[in-house]
Amino acid sequence: MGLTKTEMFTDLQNEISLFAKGFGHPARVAILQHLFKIDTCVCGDLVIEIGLAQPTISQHLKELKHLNLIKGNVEGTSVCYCINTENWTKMKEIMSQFLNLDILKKEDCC
Amino acid sequence: MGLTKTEMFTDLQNEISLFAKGFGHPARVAILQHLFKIDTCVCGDLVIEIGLAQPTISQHLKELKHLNLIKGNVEGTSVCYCINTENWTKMKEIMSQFLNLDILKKEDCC
DNA sequence: AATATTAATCGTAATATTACAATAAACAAA
DNA sequence: TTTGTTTATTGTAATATTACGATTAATATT
Repeated sequence: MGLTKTEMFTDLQNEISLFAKGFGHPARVAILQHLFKIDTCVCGDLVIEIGLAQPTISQHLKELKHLNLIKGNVEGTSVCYCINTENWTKMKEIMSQFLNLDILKKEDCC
Repeated sequence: MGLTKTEMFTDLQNEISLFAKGFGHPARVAILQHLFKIDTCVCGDLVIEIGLAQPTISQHLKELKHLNLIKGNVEGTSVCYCINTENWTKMKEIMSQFLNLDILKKEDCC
């Protein structure tokens, strides 16, 4: 146990939950907000900005990269991260469709 | 460790991540989708619909109730659950604002 | 080459999540 | 009152997540 039974759910349900899990930590929310705010690419100053240890930030960045929400570009000894706009849009469409399930409903039934 | 350092983040960042965590499991996504689909209130047949054990579903429902995304009405021996539309709307606004951070950006910077 | 800088990886401890069997609680029906 | 039905709670095992020190890898600088 402790293991999510993904095989019981549709691809869409699993996809939604994976994206949501990506946003399921305030540090990752903060990282993404900062990458949006800083218009040019931002590098390892995320560690200073967020305030968690460097390996921790690196781990969070890895998760966001794995979800294809950010890209990393090596520049000398530092790495420059930024939002993957294209994939962000795709993610947003999937999440929006789920979040907008309420637009058909008029009022609560109980 | 293993403990999220919520005090390092803003209320909004924590709120976004808590809602996201709520959607961070396919069973909870499936439950919410089903509650939207079944226009009238739905009761314990969620157990049959989803396919997980009754205590597991009860646990997921508890989390969604705690996030104020669903309501539960006792009807005799069974309990009738449904979406809390008002709070869903509030949640959607918070999440949408975050997801729409890309609308200002034109292209990737790296 | 030796040293410094930056980020990733490894290892590991602490905590959280997921799942379910067993049980309890609350009510309906007989 | 006894029995059945439905849902919540408790307890617990398995797995996942979070955080960070220590180390490694890769490149820059001297």
